[in-house]
Amino acid sequence: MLSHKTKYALKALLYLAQQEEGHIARTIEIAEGANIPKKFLEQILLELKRGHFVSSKQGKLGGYYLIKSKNTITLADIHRLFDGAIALLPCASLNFYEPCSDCTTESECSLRHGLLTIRDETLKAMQGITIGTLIKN
Amino acid sequence: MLSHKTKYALKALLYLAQQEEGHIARTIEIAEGANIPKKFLEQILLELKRGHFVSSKQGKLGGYYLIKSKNTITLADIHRLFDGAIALLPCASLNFYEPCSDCTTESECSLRHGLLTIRDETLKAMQGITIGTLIKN
DNA sequence: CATTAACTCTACTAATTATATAGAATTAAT
DNA sequence: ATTAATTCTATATAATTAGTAGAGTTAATG
Repeated sequence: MLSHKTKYALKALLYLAQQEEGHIARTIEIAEGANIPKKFLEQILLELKRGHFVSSKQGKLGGYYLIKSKNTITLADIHRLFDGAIALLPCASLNFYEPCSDCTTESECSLRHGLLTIRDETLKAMQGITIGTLIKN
Repeated sequence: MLSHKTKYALKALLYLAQQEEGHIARTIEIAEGANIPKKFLEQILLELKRGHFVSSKQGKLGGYYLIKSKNTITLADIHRLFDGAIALLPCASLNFYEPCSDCTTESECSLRHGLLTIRDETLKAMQGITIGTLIKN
């Protein structure tokens, strides 16, 4: 399941992607438009900024705006930024790999191979969903 | 990601599936064989029993054994028993459906449609992995 | 029928993570 | 100087996860 943070991030990106070109949206505007707690959204927008999905203008008349095309921001990207690995175990992860502490005695984790399959399929599906496709439906 | 509980459940089932026909495995035996904290495993085995994946024999010489074919126990089944929904949001779930509290104002949740696609693909993949296929690799 | 060794059940604890909230600092427009 | 926005760090609270404790129940065995 997605954390609220990831869900809110997606909704914030959807909001931004639906504004007209050049519009700078204030946090409070996004919060009210997408029904997200404002102070929580502040943190989320900062993380989206550090992740290079949005940028901001400071000071009065400041706010946030997309800096990537809505068709290139995938569900996989946002999941990884906020919820981390897409794989079901760290040992099956591409971007967040860690060996299992409880599998060292076996030659290899008995679950890993099957979970690699799942990861590949899920990742492919998640890379097929973008902010753009979410808006279209 | 899978919780430890789900991971341990899978490892316990793998252990049981690899015993010879008719063998009854004690909790301590499974715990040591699969490197799972024993008291935690007790709870997990009880849940697997309530889920009708295993059965038990009580008293001295008692223990646990599989009551479903290893090829019919899927990753999706075990995920649902311990970690719940496979979908990324409750509103996109088949078995754990709940409406989103923060989407009531919109005609429908803007994320739901895309997440239904993900759920379908992930579910199909997870139904393709069984205890049997995990043993084979 | 007492002993032993197993599962069963409920409650509890500890640690971690998720979900925020508070408030001061910084930035920039007017 | 004022106003209104982002930025940053710390804190608070709640929920979940992970694991432990211990008493109760069941059944084999001598």
